[in-house]
Amino acid sequence: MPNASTRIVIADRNVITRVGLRSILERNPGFAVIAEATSYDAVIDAVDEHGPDVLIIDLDLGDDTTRGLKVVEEVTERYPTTKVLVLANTLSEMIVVEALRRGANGYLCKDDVKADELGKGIKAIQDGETVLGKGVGNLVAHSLGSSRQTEHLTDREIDVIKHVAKGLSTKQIAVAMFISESTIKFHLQNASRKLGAHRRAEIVHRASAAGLL
Amino acid sequence: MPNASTRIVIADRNVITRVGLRSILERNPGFAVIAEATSYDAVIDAVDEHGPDVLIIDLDLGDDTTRGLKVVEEVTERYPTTKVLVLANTLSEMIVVEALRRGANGYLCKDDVKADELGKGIKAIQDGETVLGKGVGNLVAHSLGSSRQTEHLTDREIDVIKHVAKGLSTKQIAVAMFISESTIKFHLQNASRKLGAHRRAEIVHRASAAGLL
DNA sequence: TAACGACCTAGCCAAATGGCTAGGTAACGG
DNA sequence: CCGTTACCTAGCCATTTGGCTAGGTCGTTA
Repeated sequence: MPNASTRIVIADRNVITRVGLRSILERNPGFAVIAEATSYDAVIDAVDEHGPDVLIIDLDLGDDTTRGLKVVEEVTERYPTTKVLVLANTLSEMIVVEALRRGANGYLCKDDVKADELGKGIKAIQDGETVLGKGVGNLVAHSLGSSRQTEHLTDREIDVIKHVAKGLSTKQIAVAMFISESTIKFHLQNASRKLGAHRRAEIVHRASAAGLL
Repeated sequence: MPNASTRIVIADRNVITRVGLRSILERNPGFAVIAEATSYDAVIDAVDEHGPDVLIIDLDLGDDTTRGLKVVEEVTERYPTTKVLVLANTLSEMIVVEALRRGANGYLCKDDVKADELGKGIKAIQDGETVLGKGVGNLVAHSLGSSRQTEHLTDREIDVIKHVAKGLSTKQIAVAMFISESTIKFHLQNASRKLGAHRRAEIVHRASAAGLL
């Protein structure tokens, strides 16, 4: 068969989304959904087993939020012929930039995407284009224009922010994490700078919007 | 026809979810999806026009987050025979309790629901049961057990919290909202009490988790 | 080896916040 | 008319925070 179907793997923890995606994609005979995955490990397994043309993935597949980015990186590194299309629930500058930096070929937002855009996007990606959904492009442009480049938070910083989000004071966090108050303040200062925030409340909001908590 | 199909209206801004839901439901010939809506107004119109047996609704259909609850209230008041099943993206004690208080017959979480649970849930709802998804039940129980009953935030309080989330100080918010600093602090004190929070960062986190921002 | 990043600690001070009491108005429903 | 709710304002004071400078270790990488 000279023009075989595009072989697609879907990774999303949500059944409804998986069924919906499959249903939309399979209206076009050029697309074949050959596997579904609902966890980070399953994604790797599925890609290893099927070596799909396209991986459509929701980065949020479990509790460990940053794991999704690592999976994108691993797939694009080990399988250069597999294109990765990120299908996100929410739009966060940091996540978008990180995903693209790690080799994602497209980034669409579930709530914004229209049915026909999915098929077009996949074809465009296979032609080597990078597909950015409505709003995503602006976000990236903004990120490039901004003097502050997107630095990603360290694990430790995220830990501290999680405690802050729970309403703990510096002192309480220090006790909970077995380190000094100074260190808590140090991590928060760094997180503030990286996120462009000036108050704890804003740090929490941005981290929350970025899906880091 | 003695045992006609259950007539269902789906309200969700996300195409993928709508297609997925329709696809899952229509595997069972007893269910017929007769309309889809993607905005609050469209939900009311669709219910007015079709008077469905069941309305499956995602409360988050637009920028005005609390509008979803009002829609539930309106539908259950005006059409007592129409059952309402809320299908949420996230799980928030306040939203769950408020939705049930306003007449919702069920509350499921998209990420947790399994394909077969949807059909079972709808049938149960039609039998007069109240269907609560995995985790939702515990949340409600917790809410009942808690001395603090779930009070909902006023519009003004949410306004203030949104400014806090942007990292503004009390003084800056006062200027932005044309009211005194005292009033800002007053609203935040009330919001703290209602949310059970003790720090601005926690207020923002809870409000954010509740989808209020 | 040197440089780097992530991590940890200390102290300072002005500013912001949390928690409190104690008032006020306007609108709405019983 | 009265109670309730949302909304607005004022002041007090202890605590927390933001923003800063100035150090340190450890492991990896160039």
